[in-house]
Amino acid sequence: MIGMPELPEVETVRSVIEPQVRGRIVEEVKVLNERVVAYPDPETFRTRLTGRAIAGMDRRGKLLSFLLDGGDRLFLHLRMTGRLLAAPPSWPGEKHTHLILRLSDGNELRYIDPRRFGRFWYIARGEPTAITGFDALGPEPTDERLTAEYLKDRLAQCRRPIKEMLHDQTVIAGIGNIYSDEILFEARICPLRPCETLTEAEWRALAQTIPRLIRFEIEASRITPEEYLAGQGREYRNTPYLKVYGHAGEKCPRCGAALVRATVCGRTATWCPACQKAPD
DNA sequence: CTAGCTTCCTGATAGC
DNA sequence: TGCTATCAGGAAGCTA
Repeated sequence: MIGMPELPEVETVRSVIEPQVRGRIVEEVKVLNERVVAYPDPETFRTRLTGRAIAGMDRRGKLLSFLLDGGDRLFLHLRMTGRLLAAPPSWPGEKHTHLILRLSDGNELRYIDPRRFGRFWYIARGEPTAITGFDALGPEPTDERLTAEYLKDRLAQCRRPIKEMLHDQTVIAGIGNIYSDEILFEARICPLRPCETLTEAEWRALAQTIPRLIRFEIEASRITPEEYLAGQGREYRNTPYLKVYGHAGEKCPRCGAALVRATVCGRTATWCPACQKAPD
């Protein structure tokens, strides 16, 4: 199944939703499923959020944040199947709608999430960010600090497979299983390779590929709010450009060999055995 | 510190 | 056709 939101998709959601919430006041907070509120307790969450004005939206890795008046912030992680939709109240309701914000323009901001892995956090100004790992998040893929030297410093002593380390949000923020496959394909590195075996040239290839690929995906998945709403907030993902993820058994777009699939540290990896040579 | 496993959760799909 | 089993995965939490 394709559709997990990673950084480029979260950025699409941010850019589409932001103009639909900026300047609006949260007039009512309906918590339909308390499980999606991670912090603080649901009642405090509801009380604090009610009446706040939304000044804008931001993103850090895969985390969305709503900037509120007074410097408070509402964070949201979509995890696997979370969806945001800004729509009039007459818009058809959906199963698995867990949270609704009634906005001052008459529209609703709805949070829909079949698997309920996604979470909200309300962090008041000056309050420590009660999101596990937030302070330890690594640089954005497009951050100029993400250099070959940085990657080498962080990973060159590590025996674990490079694919797994690309998912480590303290190394780089925002990469998941889809784009780690795509990045490794572009950089011609087998996902099974222990980090300690990567060459100088391969670290450079990674440092070059990561920002280029993520930038491309962000740009390629630009979409209008109308298109987003027409697809129920679902049809915005950039699957036409994926070269290996979801294409196991098909031909490598570079050399024609059959793409292979295997489980690497509990995740499905897809790669080209000819272009991305396995370790001995 | 790392490695490896489990948990959460439902929809899509494969197999019979 | 209809049932059941398996798989999908981000991140936390646990054990050794």
